[in-house]
Formats: sequence, C-alpha cells, structure tokens
Amino acid sequence: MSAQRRLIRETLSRPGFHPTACEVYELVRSRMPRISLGTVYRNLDHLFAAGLIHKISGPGGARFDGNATPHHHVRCVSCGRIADVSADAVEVVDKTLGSVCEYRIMGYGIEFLGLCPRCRRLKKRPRGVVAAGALRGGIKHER
Amino acid sequence: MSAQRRLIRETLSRPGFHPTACEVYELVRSRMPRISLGTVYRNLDHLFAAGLIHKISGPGGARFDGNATPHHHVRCVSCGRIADVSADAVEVVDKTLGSVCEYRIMGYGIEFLGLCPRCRRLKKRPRGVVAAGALRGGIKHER
DNA sequence: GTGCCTGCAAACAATTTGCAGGGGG
DNA sequence: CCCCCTGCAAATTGTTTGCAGGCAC
Repeated sequence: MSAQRRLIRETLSRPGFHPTACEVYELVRSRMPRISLGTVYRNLDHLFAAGLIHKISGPGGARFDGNATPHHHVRCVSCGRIADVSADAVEVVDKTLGSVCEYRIMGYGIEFLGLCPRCRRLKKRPRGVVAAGALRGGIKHER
Repeated sequence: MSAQRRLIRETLSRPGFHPTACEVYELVRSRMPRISLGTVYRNLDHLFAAGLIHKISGPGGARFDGNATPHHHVRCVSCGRIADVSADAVEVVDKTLGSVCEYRIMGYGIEFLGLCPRCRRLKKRPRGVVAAGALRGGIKHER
C-alpha cells in the first residue's frame, strides 16, 4: 500500500463524509501536492474493488465512502447532500419510513445486485462487472 | 408533445427494457434518421422530470425505463443486465431476499431521497436537485 | 409573433488510458 | 530484477449547452 493510497483512505475515514473523486483529489493534494487526479481515480477504484470503501453512483458522478460496513444512503432532494442510513433500517423500510434517519423521507430506490438466470445457467464466474464494494447491503440470508 | 418525444416514449414502452440514452438514440434513429442525440437527451430529461419515465443512474451512465410505476431494479453482477423488481418486495426485502425475482440476489443498495434537516429548517422549496422520476419507490406512509 | 421545439456542433465533465519512469520487495 | 505504482497528458465517454432556425397556436 503506497503512501498515496494510504492517504486517500485516511481522507475517506471521516464519518459521514461522501466526497466526489475531485473533492478527494483536492483534499489529498493539500497534503501531497504532486499527486495526480489519475492516481486518485486508480486508487479509489482499487479500494472499491477490494471492498474497502463504498462507491455511490448517482447523477453528477460517483461519491465515495470510507465506511465499508453494510449500510445505505439518503440523498437530500433539495441540496443533494448524502448521509448514512443504518443497514438494519432496510428490513422494515416501509413500516418506519419516517424514522429511518433525521431526513424527511420522500421516496427511495433500491438496486439489487445478483446473478441473472442466464449467467447462472452458463456457470459464468462473475467477471468484475460489479466490484465487491458495490454490495452495499450485506448478504444476510446466504444459502 | 412533439413527434420526437412521442417516439422516444414509445421506444421505452417495451416492458423490462432499460436502455442507455445512446441505445434509445440508435433505436429512434432507425425510424427517424435525422433526430439528434441532443434531442434524445433533452426529451429523456423532460420525461424524467415529468415523472413519466424512470432514470437509473449507475456506473457507465444512466439507463431509462418507460415503466413509471413505483418499482425497483436488479443488476446482474456478471453481465450488468438490469431487470425489474416489484415495489412490494421491498417491505420484506431481508426476509425474502432469495425470492424477490429470478436472480440470485447477492446484495443490494438503497438510496433514500428526502429533505435534510437543514433544508427543512430553511423552509427551502426543493429546487430540482432531484426530479420527480427519481422517487422510484412510492411514498407509502405520507404523513 | 411567442414560445417550445428541433438539428447540429461545440463545450463540458467525469473517468480512463498510454507512457515513461521510480521504488520496494 | 520485476512488478506495481506513480505523474502527466491525452483520449474516451456521457451529457449539456448555444445557436439559428421551424412549427403550432
């Protein structure tokens, strides 16, 4: 693990912080002025593929989250800010929609990740279309 | 509603179809050769803002869905294909994780949308950071 | 005419990649 | 010595925008 990668990871360790790649770049650059944007992207990708950080894809580009434990996110429809939501809240999401966090929840979107019937049939090994860190909600009922 | 917009909407009406903007462009162009990519983007945006279609933001760009009723999506971790998931499945997502659809579910991510405490306090009216069509999961417990 | 709409092309933004070098195992 | 990593710059990709018209009311 290079100094650059360590510093990027450290930058993401602040709780409740969900910066874009460019924001990470600016922050890291203040302490390591010669780092390049390409290196930031490469390392964010590396950390994400290793499941060490979360990547939140959305409009206006991806955001990153140093908290790699299973949890979800809420985005403010007015300012776009992102906050964390406990993974446990998912189980009862529709029943407690108002008390999931301090936001006033107006809706939500779920993206499941899994193997489609055809890929399963073809016994294809997942070929990295989705990285480990994409499985934001942990697998609770593995069979 | 112009002929272009109608044709774009019609192109999206096929059930279980989740094309990118470029795919929509190609399809529409086969029937209306002089349409421009800009027009496709403009109209997809318009339809999305009006809540007439869904927009699924994710890695590799957004995908669109002509089914505007509340529902969610599942993405294959191997081939990246997207399929629909009933909105009702959300309520019991953790208890029936294996039977939500015919995919083998490996995880999921939820994005809530709502007003953050500060925006609520400032009495700011949501200023279109998120369009109507972004509220993919309907609001079931409005207060 | 006014306003929404188009095609086109250029601009923009986010991300990826090719390359030549460097440092640690 | 090899491999992974870097900085840099250019290339790609996805998306938006400015502009000069065009069609409908």
